[in-house]
Amino acid sequence: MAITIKDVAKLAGVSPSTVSRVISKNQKISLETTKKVEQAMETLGYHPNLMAKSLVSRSTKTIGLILPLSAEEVFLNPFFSEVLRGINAYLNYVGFDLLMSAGSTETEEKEAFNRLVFGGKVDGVILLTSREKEPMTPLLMERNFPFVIIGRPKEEKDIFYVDNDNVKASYDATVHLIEQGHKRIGFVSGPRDLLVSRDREDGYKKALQEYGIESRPDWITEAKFLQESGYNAISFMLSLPERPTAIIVTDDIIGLGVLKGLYELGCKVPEEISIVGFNNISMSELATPPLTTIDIGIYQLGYTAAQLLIRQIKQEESVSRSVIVPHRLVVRKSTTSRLLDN
Amino acid sequence: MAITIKDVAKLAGVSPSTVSRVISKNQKISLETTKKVEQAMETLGYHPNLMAKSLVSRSTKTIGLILPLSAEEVFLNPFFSEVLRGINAYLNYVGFDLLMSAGSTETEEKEAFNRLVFGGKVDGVILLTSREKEPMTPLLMERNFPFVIIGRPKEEKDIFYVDNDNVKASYDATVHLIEQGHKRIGFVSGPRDLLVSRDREDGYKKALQEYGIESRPDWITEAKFLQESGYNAISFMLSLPERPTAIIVTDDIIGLGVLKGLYELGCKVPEEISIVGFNNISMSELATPPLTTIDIGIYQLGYTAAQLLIRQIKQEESVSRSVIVPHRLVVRKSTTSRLLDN
DNA sequence: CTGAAAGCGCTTACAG
DNA sequence: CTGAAAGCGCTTACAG
Repeated sequence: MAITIKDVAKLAGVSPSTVSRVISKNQKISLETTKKVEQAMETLGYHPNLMAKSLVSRSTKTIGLILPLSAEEVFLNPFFSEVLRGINAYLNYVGFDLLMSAGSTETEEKEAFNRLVFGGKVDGVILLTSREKEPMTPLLMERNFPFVIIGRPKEEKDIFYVDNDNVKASYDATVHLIEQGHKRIGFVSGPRDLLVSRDREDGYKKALQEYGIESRPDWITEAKFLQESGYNAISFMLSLPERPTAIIVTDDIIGLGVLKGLYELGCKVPEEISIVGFNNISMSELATPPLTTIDIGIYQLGYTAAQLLIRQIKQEESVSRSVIVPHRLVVRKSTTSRLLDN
Repeated sequence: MAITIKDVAKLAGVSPSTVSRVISKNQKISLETTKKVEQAMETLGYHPNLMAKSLVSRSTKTIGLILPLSAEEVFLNPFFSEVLRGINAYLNYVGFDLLMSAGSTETEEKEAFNRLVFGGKVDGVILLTSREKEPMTPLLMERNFPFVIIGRPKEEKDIFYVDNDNVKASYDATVHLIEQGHKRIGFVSGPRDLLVSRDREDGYKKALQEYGIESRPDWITEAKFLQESGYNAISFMLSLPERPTAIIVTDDIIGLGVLKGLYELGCKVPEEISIVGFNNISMSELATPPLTTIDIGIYQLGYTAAQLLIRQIKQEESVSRSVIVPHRLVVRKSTTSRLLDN
């Protein structure tokens, strides 16, 4: 039997209500009794039962992270640990815990979601998905349950989210290649059902169009967020009768697979093909050659998401419901000018 | 106000106890009433309040992951996502959730620990540390609280843990280099307060001794689990009047930093210096040159730890309290024979 | 400033 | 097979 608030009350010679008030510090209690109670807690080694507290206060001081169904892929991508690092940093700061939940089937996913949200295990959730059809969003909105999306909601109506300007980011990447003299630019997309993939493809096409460069459907291909997908994608591209001279890859992890494929196929980077990726994961700098990439501020994405969520839970005024984290192009050796060699 | 078991009971025309029994499925209830109750739950959209359930049943169906204080380093190392992937896979299978908790100061760490363990937020914890002085172990043992260590406990007395045979693993790595003709072998250790670092250093020394090779203290240096630490370590080694011809690095992430340092300092790998790392993270294969390393089965480490913990919580008989995950040497281009070139 | 009482939403002996 | 009642360990109006 654990030590309860009653035991403390008895030892301190006060009522349980008083002990509760001392712990919560939100009501005036005389210094004298406060001391007595604290003394009693100390000698008994009292720790409040958080389940009981949650039951009555309807708050758990923990938030949930809902991973996409393809959790295996998620864990394999350094993007994940980096968002997690950001989320954790802020939660740590406000004293909240993080509950993770990843189902590997639709049923498991749903059950996990029910446990967290309907079962009341968390006060709010962060969604790490921005799929076209997101089944959770309507459920959360209907219940008025606090949540924030990392990525962009399909309909922006009143939803909290943190994202990059992916259209602009991809536009910038493309322009970088165009300015180096490339006219045949390919594109390796992430899964097409993700909004982020769409946005990046849009940015790419927009740049091509603005600069009057032909957009060729056979130079666009789709890949999963896995190295081997990149490997496959590049094998395909190289088999084309007319090859691009530069390729945009919407995730560094795929980009690394592309680099590996090019190396094995004896195709020199950047001499024969230039590559620019997305995310600026730490491996990108170490690759051979180091990968030019768009840094999207992953840590910031996570940190800000946690911040927005906590504000929502605490019902604090948020200046705005969405934050766009700035991106920047990091130029490395995988891209080089076709005009002048530097 | 959420829908409770009472609402369901009323609609189904039974008592709350009966509803509870239908949900928990552990007592005989007539098919007829079961149907009625399920019907009622369905139409009301009932979801059990897990906090209330936890309070009375004293079980949360969630387990905690306690990260070391240097959480920032942890998140930056792919080792982390990989254990997490393993842990998650098993928890998912048994329907448990994972609560993460990382403090950045001693106080925060302690508070987080108290919340999870003493506050009753979890049914058991996985410790991701095997420090020399581990303050949590005695607290957990005293309370008889289920836990498992990833790594090795200082005193093995009745403690559940999952580890590698790190002495043997490091011995194997060293012998690999010796067999290739190296006689001057350096060692970059991880933080010395970690038992894993000690074990690996022991294995290294043991191999040198058995093969009658001189062990030189100035060829042994300590590094944090960060790339830049590896970079610094190698700068130091190269400044020595007599350099080693091969180096064992006890973590690939440090190894990658070493590789980077060697490249910048114009020192060829493996021609001038051979390198062997530990962990076989996915970057290692992609490095230039690809890194020879000891694969320690990280995913397995996590999966098994979760398994051992759940068994302990469910009070199932465990065949044994500890599991040693097998390792294997993965030979790549960063090590090469001094005798015959392959 | 403090206490007695009711209640949060469940489970589980105890009867029947 | 089912129900009434007590209780899990807290919080919080309501009085005083």
